[in-house]
Amino acid sequence: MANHYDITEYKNPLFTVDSVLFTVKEGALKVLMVKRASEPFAGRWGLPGGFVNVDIDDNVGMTALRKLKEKTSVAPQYLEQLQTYSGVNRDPRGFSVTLVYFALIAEAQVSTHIATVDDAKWIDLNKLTELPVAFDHKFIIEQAKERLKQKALYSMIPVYCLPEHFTVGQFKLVIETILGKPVQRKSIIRRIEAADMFEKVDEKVKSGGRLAQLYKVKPDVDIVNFERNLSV
Amino acid sequence: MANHYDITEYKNPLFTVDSVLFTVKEGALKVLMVKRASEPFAGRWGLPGGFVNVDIDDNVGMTALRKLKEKTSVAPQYLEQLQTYSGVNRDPRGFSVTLVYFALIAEAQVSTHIATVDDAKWIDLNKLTELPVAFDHKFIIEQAKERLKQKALYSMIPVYCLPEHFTVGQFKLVIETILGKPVQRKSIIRRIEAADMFEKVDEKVKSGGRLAQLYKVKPDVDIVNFERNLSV
DNA sequence: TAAGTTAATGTCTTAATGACACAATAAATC
DNA sequence: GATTTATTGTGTCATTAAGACATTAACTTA
Repeated sequence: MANHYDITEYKNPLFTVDSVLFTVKEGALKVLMVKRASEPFAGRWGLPGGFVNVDIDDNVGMTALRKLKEKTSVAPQYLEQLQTYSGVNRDPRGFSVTLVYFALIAEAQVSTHIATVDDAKWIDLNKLTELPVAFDHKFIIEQAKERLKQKALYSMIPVYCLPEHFTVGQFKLVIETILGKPVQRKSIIRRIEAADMFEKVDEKVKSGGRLAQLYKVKPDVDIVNFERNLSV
Repeated sequence: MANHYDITEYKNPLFTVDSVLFTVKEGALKVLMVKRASEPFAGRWGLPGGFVNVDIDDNVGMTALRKLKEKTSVAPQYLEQLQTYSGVNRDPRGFSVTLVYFALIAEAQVSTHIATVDDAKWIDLNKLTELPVAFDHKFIIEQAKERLKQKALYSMIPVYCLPEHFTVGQFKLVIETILGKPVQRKSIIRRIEAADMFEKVDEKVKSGGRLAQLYKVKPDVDIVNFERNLSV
């Protein structure tokens, strides 16, 4: 009766944690992919992730961060759970479950480190079809992209793809890259005002025309969500 | 090298699937709770759920459905993933991960069956504080409730708490119960029109005054999301 | 028949975004 | 140095969907 809840009576499914880390680079939406060194799918490209180490990870969010840091050397600026994917056929080792995180980072923060390793690469989302991808990761990335597009319509999270100081023009470009459609500059400006989560930096920057005002995120503010989507 | 990916080299965390099943009953938002027969937390109330059975579950969604059916005898009308909760301290057996689903059902569909079993009960969300609850399930239910409230602002999912045929007045009441605030009948009607996912039933029903038009969900339509939240 | 109740409609107001003209400011060109 | 061009930022009207609330409709009960 004491071991009525003995866990060994259950075949526990294989549990992993993966992350879809997006950035905007060279005017395109990119996702971080890792060349798999071991089976299954050795040699193919997959999402950064792996098994939980119950001795050092306090929770599965730490697993995601730890695995991302191995590849990028820094923590992403934004991290949230996307979804869990499971099934008996998605991994040749048997029934598997993967919890997928969804993350954003400014390209400038990681470019140097990524460039030094050859098993991690930014993949243009439009060129994903050409890449040999492991598991169901191509499908997962598509779903993550949809989530990102949806969130970009009502939330300020795209700012996490920008450097510390940024202009309205850069913000606009990031949003347009994510959505794949042009948006009104005026709409961005209005939301920057309304969100009250940014402050002007006492500095302007060249941009080919009139000098552009720099902004930065106020310390310790939460991301603001709006009641209404951009309709584009 | 063949067993380089032998899964036994990892201490796999304990993985379970739980569900927060909501309904609206007697003008209040209720959640289905189950009295735990076994340790840990035997005797306390917890969310319906359990371990994956890799032999009969094709994926973890099936696990959630299977466990819910054990308690309600039917499948919920709406089911989506809420989030995964994990940590080394949330279960005395060790590092644990639970994937929590979020589900809705019409009370009429399950009332008779629930009444016959004594280990499952609808708990009024306002009386949750008084109940001895297992694990971090109280916290999880609060998060699920927030998700439901948020979705009720821009989506038609509250309809899944209604019987097959329903009136605008019933729909309004369900939404108001979820949100805890009054909404404009006119707004509901406008959205019912705009969503184009309902059709009028050729029948009206008494309601104390003028007869109320009955509606039902059109076959094979998806839930409609609106671009804008109700602001209430 | 009148009063009360709930349903449905009509319509004015409000709020946030779209669209776009226009002004400001800097670089490049003549 | 004036002119053109590019980009930033502002002003303003149009559009859209929701809020507020009065009005009408249809049924019940006293």
